[in-house]
Amino acid sequence: MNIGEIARRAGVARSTVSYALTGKRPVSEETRQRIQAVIEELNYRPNAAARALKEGRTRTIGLVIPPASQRLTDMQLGFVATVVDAAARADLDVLLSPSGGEHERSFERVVTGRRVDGVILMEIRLEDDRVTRLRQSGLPFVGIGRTSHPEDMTWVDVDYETLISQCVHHLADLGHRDIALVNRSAELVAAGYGPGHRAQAGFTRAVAQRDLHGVHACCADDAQAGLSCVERLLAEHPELTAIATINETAITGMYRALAQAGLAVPKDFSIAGVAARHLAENLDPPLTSADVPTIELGARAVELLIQRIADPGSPHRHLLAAPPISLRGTTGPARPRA
Amino acid sequence: MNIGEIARRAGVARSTVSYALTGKRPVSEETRQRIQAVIEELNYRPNAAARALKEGRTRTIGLVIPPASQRLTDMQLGFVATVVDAAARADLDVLLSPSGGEHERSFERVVTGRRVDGVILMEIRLEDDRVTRLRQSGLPFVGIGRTSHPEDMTWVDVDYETLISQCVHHLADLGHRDIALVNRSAELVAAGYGPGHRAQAGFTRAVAQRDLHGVHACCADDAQAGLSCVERLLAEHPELTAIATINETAITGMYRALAQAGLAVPKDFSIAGVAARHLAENLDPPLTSADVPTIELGARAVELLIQRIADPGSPHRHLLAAPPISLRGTTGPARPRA
DNA sequence: CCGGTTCGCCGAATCGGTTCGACCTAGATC
DNA sequence: GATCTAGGTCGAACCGATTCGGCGAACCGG
Repeated sequence: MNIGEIARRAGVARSTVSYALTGKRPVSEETRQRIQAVIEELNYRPNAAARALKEGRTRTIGLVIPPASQRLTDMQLGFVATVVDAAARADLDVLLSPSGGEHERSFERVVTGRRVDGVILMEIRLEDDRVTRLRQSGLPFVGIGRTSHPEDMTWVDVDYETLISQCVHHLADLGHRDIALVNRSAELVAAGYGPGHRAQAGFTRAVAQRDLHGVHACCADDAQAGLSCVERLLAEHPELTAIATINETAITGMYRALAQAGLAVPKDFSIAGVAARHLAENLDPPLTSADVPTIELGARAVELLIQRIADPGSPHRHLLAAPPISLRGTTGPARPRA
Repeated sequence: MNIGEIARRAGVARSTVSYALTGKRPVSEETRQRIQAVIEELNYRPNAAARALKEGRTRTIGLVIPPASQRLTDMQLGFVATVVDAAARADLDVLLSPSGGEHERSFERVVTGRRVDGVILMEIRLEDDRVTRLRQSGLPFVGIGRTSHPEDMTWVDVDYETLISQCVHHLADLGHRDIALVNRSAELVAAGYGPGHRAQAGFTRAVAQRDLHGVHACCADDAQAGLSCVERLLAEHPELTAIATINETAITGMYRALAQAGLAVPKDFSIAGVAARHLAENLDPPLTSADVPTIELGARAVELLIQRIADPGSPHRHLLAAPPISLRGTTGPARPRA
């Protein structure tokens, strides 16, 4: 069921079948139809490996995701879904590679075995050796996230620094003066996880600008951790009246801790954050948050990667998203705690 | 940077390099080291396409997921994560293909372009033409889920029928006599979505066995739908005191509807369901549910697929998981509603 | 000293496409 | 009527690996 078989049955040369399929040279209407008929009869489809070998490209992109062991956040899932979707729309397949931990081989295979034409890299650290490896391999890539030297790579990212800063300003406008930032896990931040550091920077900046009192806390990515984190914060800092957070996954736990402490949201305590819209809207009460446009960012990442593959020498482009804060049900005027 | 270049620099034939790498024929220790040195110096990795072409296999498996447009449930995500993980562990890459909707081409490419050695298919309908296509293509595949004729395919699945039946029996044991089943969306059920139908069958059976009064309701996969669905159920069936459900995504909305109706869980109203453990544990109160062992099922699916690829003629195997119900905080003795 | 193994390696064929040069024919141009 | 052009097709080379048959050298027993 290869191109030779088609050619034989249609009574033409293999090259003619190829041209009939690709249209790179004219083929008479009559011949084309004869070939087409045979192809449909045998349900023939060109062998992807053979084509990739000769053409030097695979029509496949790699998507490097965090390892499965650590649960993906709603936002990360949104990225994966839209990347797959956008790629399918462009007739590209997506090869998944869990990087980090024990799966080095997977990343290595994808990067170095010419299995893909380009890579989209998620969960980038400020210093990220995967970026280094990709760079020296010459494979086109786009980051969802960026390193500390973002100039010489192409990326899309969420402007956590600005967004957390805006959250703090919003809370300050409501009269809050003692605000905590609930960050992602301590390990992630220690490992140089970009959003964690940038959120902290934005928090520090805004707190200084408004002359507030800020508390920084790390929190693992699950509801249980959110609960105990906020319990601890409330105990150690009785003056707190508001939280800003980028930790989506822990939010339900944070809600629970506040409820258990007898604090009503937003009457007694306010929360503002950065989250996927879907998540924010489905919380109870719905979260006042900057809604990360995952769909747009994911699609844009694919688009940029396609451009990069087509013209690897083109200048690097960047997209920093800073969506406005959607006021929902979790922020209100400050009220001193009992 | 191909095998010829390595051969040249090492002063041997290309075939020798190949044998040194694969070990399929003996190569002297000295020659092997010389070759190895060149390989490491140039950071050479064999071209995946060329190898796939010659070997006739790609060392890649396809994972067919529901289209991104419909959000994946926690359980589905669990499957994706563990499949990717298990595949990576077996040195297999995973090609993602969103099927359904507008992405027919993606599925077609994966199935028919010999891009993968086998396929794992998720979200299977009772009658599923993707199964038909896979079957006639001769490509090995494993279902996570099964059709209405499950004998002649290999699959792993969750025994929704038994599990929902057990939920009902558990609720009946607690004295509940008026129970609703909250199913997945009406469209999904109408389209012949297996879990929906099997859950309904189990529900009907248990209700009959215990001589109960059962109400069946479909509900879209989001919190908002869960809220309005339960609101409606409470209004139309004031006698209800318990819900059994397989709709993970709608559960938070269901909680909210009960709370708004002034019904405390589990004091005034009980809920039992089938869900990913992670989700059940993180609800407030934690859900009494049969915890679907996604990790085991996903890993097993990969394992079965690998066997099937190795020996396509081997008999079909099946794994039907019926985990026990974990009693958490959402079921208690029946108490007639006001 | 000779026939038979074994070891280590080479050369060539092969997988299934794409692509380039060449050829033939028919119609247009002058 | 000779020359040119364009359309339509063919044959062969090529992409980068794997794999099979075979060949020379070393080694063995008789």
